[in-house]
Amino acid sequence: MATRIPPHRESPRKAPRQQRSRATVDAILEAAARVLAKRGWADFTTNETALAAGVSIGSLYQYFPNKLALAEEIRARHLDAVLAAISISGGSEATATLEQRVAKLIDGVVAAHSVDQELHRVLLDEVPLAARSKQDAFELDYLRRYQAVVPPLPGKPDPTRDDIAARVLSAAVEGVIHAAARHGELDSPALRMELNEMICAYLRHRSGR
Amino acid sequence: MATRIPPHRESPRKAPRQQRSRATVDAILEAAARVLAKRGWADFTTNETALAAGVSIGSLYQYFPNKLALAEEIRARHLDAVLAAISISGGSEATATLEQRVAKLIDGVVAAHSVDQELHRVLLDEVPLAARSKQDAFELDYLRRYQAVVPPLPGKPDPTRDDIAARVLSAAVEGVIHAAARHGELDSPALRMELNEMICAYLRHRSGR
DNA sequence: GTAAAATGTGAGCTTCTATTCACATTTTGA
DNA sequence: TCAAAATGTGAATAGAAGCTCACATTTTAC
Repeated sequence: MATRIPPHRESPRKAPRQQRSRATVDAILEAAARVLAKRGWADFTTNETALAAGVSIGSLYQYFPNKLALAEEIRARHLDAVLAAISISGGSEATATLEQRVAKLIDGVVAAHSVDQELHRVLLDEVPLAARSKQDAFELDYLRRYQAVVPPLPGKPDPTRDDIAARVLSAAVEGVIHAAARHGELDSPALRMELNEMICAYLRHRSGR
Repeated sequence: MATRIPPHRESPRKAPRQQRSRATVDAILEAAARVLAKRGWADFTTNETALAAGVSIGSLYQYFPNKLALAEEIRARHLDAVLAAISISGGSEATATLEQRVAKLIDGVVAAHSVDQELHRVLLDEVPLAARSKQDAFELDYLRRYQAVVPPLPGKPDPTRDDIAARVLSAAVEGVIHAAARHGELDSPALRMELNEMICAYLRHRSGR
């Protein structure tokens, strides 16, 4: 016999305890990511997600209090994947030339945007973000990648200006990569090379020619 | 007595002929822009728009076949405003230094993004675009602004590379400005200066130091 | 073996919203 | 003056989608 007292209703939904339910949650998240990428946030429905996951709508709401929470979990997972993709291109770069280090950075960012491109676009452009904290932590982590290639200005140390430079660089690269992704030109070597030149020219200029 | 045959139903809705109806259409568009900026595309409703405009929902559908058409008309008007904002900073720049010309360009782009910032964000990030043509025409026009500051490469003329450079530049500037807008730092002089340096370093490098 | 907990189900309730339509009011033109 | 065209109205319709809940099935723990 089943429980008499309603087991649900808690707002932070129950965490899966058995293997079976963990698989259910995974199936839901994977299906949700597919549906979200395919339909976009506006046409992303929990019913279609449950159907695609092969579970009932009730099961979905057992683990996710609402549609947005589902999308946010997807975003959290995706941001981890993005950081991982970027981090692969990090490593022992002390000896390489500036061009090579920048090329690695660009490769990393391109790779990060190649992980489920359409999902990436929808998550960034369409899904509203309720919880700032996770996003902020990500951006901080992300920024470090750029700070690593920005040399400190010669003369008096000025961490504030160095920080601004890293943010300008980050935003500029993001802008170029996003535009390229929109036009399906993420793989264009010419574009990548031009971006590389811009960055190197900037960084060289910064370190006093 | 009123018309017996239903006067509506045409998909490209009737154009307003009298002064009265032109005022109605304007009121609808202005209210729609306010509501869209306030609520975002997902919560943008025709009923709230009609209410805010002080007209009945029926009047709204007299001039706009559906919600998207309304948003697209708003976008079209907004893009015109953006181009106008950028164009103001154009003019006789043949004599000015590179820094000054770039500063003008940046001022223009910042001004363009200051025209109803939130509406701008929603239109670009959230509202789906059905009609490419208008958007494409805008982007072409927009790109010209950048081509004007990109000097041709020394040596053999290479319009393709010059074009790529303009697009990289455009996307980079857009990226920086958008990021700044998101963080409420559109007016930061330090950021503007850093962006200016990046662009100038790039352009100088391109024209052979 | 068995009771309790965990998990799964899906019909249907509720809310919301785009859009229509039959009709009323105002303006135009002759 | 007055009929036709233009314009304005808002209750009503239709359909979609988020989410609940009463209950069924499976697993766990003893």
